[in-house]
Amino acid sequence: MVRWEPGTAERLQKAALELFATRGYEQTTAAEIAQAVGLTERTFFRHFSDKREVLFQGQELLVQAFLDGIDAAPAEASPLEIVASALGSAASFFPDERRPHSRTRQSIIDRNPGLQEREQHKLTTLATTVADALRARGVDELAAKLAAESGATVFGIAFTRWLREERSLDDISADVLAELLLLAEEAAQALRPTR
Amino acid sequence: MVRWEPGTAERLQKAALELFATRGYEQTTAAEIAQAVGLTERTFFRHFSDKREVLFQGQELLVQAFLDGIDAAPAEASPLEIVASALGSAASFFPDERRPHSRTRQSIIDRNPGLQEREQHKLTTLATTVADALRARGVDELAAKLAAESGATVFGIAFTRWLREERSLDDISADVLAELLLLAEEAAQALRPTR
DNA sequence: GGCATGATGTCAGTGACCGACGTCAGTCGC
DNA sequence: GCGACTGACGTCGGTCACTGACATCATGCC
Repeated sequence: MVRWEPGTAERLQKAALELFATRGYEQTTAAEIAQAVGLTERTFFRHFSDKREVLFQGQELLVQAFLDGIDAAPAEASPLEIVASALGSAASFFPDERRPHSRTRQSIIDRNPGLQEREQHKLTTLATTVADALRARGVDELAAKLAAESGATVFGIAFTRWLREERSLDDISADVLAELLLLAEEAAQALRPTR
Repeated sequence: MVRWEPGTAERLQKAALELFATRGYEQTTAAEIAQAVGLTERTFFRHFSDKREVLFQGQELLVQAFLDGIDAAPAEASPLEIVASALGSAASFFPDERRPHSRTRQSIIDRNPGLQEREQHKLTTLATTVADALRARGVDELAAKLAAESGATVFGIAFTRWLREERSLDDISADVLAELLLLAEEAAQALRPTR
């Protein structure tokens, strides 16, 4: 017999999601979440630096998926090709079965500005990590930042669509990235001769 | 003789910046900022919805600059061309004289994760607004989002460089955008034939 | 002169978050 | 098999961001 049930953080996250979904984020107290699993508010904040973090902790795995995708890219790949590989790897992190869960989670975030801020911050952190990985492969700093941020943008837009449509995230990501390349080519043709 | 000095919000912002710069953001209380200009904490929160907002209020003008740049773009311009125009307009919002002020402000933000979150949120809001404006000009939704986010990315990177280098923001923005287009072309050549 | 107005002050409260300290079941060295 | 140690938790007290309700009072309009 163990003294404490394992997976405390996970149980807190599950309870939080349910409470947020029914009562609303702001109407739910950190102490209430803790009580729901038989713990104290203080313990809640030992597992999550923030009340918001209860909805975001665990994204290191997504970041790792991006990093794995980068590693999987061939050595001669251009920055955006590497990013494309990372996007593919990240897509496998969201199989279609996960859609319902992601939807309720997202609906909570969409209703609270503070949570949206955190979500965007995580995306930016992701972009920074990706940029670092690109630079480690020898990509120039500016190119690394641009490619990484573009990847984050594509991922963000694709993820939003994945929640609505029924297609796979991988397909959607590819389409969104292709559209970005199209836009850029179009602009390059118009902007370059002007110089 | 007026009962209250005008420009209350501005005075609060100035006092806040000084206190944050010397004492640090977290070590400065909203009540202290208010006291510094002879007001009450309650009044502070009547002018700013947030403690953080004291550093960000006023950015509607930057958004407006982007919007003006969009309006100034010719009707036949492609989405990213319109964005380029918006970037040019936004650049004039940051003349070189403003660099010192921007630098101290940014150093405060860079030292506090919460402020970084807010900054990124503002950038995203800007991108959303730009995307709406693009759509109002008839740009397809996906293209509008991508172009707007790319613009925000370019602006963010260019702004960071502008704080360090001594070149004009306009020049830097143009360079960063050009690099993005280069990256995209490079990737398009590699990715497209693969299909 | 009286009255509406708007910016402010006062007060009392809630909830997020933190530091310090105590508790206690399991683990490890001997 | 005992005592020191550790790690996850509880308790307590406090700070500070933020809010609603209500009072105040110069200004300007009628």
